[in-house]
Amino acid sequence: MTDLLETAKPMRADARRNRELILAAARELLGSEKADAQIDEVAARAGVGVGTVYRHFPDKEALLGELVRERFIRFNARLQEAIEDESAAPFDALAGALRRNAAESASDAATRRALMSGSERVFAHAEAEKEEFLRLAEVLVGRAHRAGELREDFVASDVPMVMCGVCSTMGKRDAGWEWERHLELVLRGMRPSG
Amino acid sequence: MTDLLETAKPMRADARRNRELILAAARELLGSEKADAQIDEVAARAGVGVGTVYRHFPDKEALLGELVRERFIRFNARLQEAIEDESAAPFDALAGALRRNAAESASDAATRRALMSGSERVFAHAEAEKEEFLRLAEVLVGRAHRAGELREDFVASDVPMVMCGVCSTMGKRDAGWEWERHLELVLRGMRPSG
DNA sequence: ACCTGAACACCGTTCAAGT
DNA sequence: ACCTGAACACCGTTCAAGT
Repeated sequence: MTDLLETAKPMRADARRNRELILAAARELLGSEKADAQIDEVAARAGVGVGTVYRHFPDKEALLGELVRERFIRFNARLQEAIEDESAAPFDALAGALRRNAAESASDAATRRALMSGSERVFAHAEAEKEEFLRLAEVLVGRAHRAGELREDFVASDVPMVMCGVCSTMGKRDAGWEWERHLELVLRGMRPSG
Repeated sequence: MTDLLETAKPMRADARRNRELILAAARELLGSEKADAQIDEVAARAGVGVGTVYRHFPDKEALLGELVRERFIRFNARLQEAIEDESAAPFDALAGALRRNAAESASDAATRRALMSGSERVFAHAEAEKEEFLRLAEVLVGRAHRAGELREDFVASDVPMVMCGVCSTMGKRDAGWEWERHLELVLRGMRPSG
């Protein structure tokens, strides 16, 4: 587990620690039950004053945006690994990365909610990482196409689209919604129609 | 377009009219741009006082819940039509209903947001309609299974699951997300793997 | 340089007065 | 019976004072 954040100017040690505590508190609180936790609660759980939360994140959406950004950094790492894995067939490399990314999303309800909020303001924080995601997806999709292993009309931007679809159905096991099956069904649909 | 609401006790004409005005205002405001419109704005657009909104809907989630409930009533009508259509092959009947329901959802951003909110409180308002949806889906899924036209592991509760997935990706054409293609891909994935 | 938390502003909700 | 909108409560955000 390496550092996710490369900040331009190094923060004072206590500030850096507070920042991490705030993000951890947000992930825990927003993840379990309390989808609508207040900033005051996040601050309390992190053991800092509200003002400190606002010093690190200009508003609530910036805080959620950082969760999304860090998630994309991890998504991209999985895609990069798939690109570097020479042993797998192109489609399997792509499918494997999607399975791993889905599994990670499944265990991070807070970020999923932030992703699903659909707020442009939240996503704006992760713009660069989103673009990088598309670049990486392009490589994997291109390879699968050249190998004839992917539906012809499937494009790189369909990768985040179908992943968004699968993530939107996570956390509803009590309704019989099994995202693993959902994902497999989508992967099956991605194969060539021949 | 018949009446969607069968209220037990008929309302006074002005109250009934206000109720419809409020729902229409909510659909318009919450649909376009303003996902976070206040109740005051909804009331203003409907031409009533805030108190009137709260007289008809105990809280904001009840208002959103009613949008969801009405949407499910329409969903169910499409499924019922598919059940009664003897001319189509079982899978095509199911697929046709899903295409029509998706198209209707696509043009109702307000309800989609309410559906996606994932709030249990919002969904509680449409419990009966959700159960009816599952009963109808069961019929169509059962027929398609018996005709050998559906993936063996596909179950009735997968219908709302995949529809939720497709709906979660609507309204993002600027990112290249085409829900029609998403739906076709999912429908393709639903076919038997043989 | 960063932290704190009381104070402020905004929006969901209530309720006393009106028709 | 139903409607109105000022008043209240809650939570996101600010900022003066502290370390």
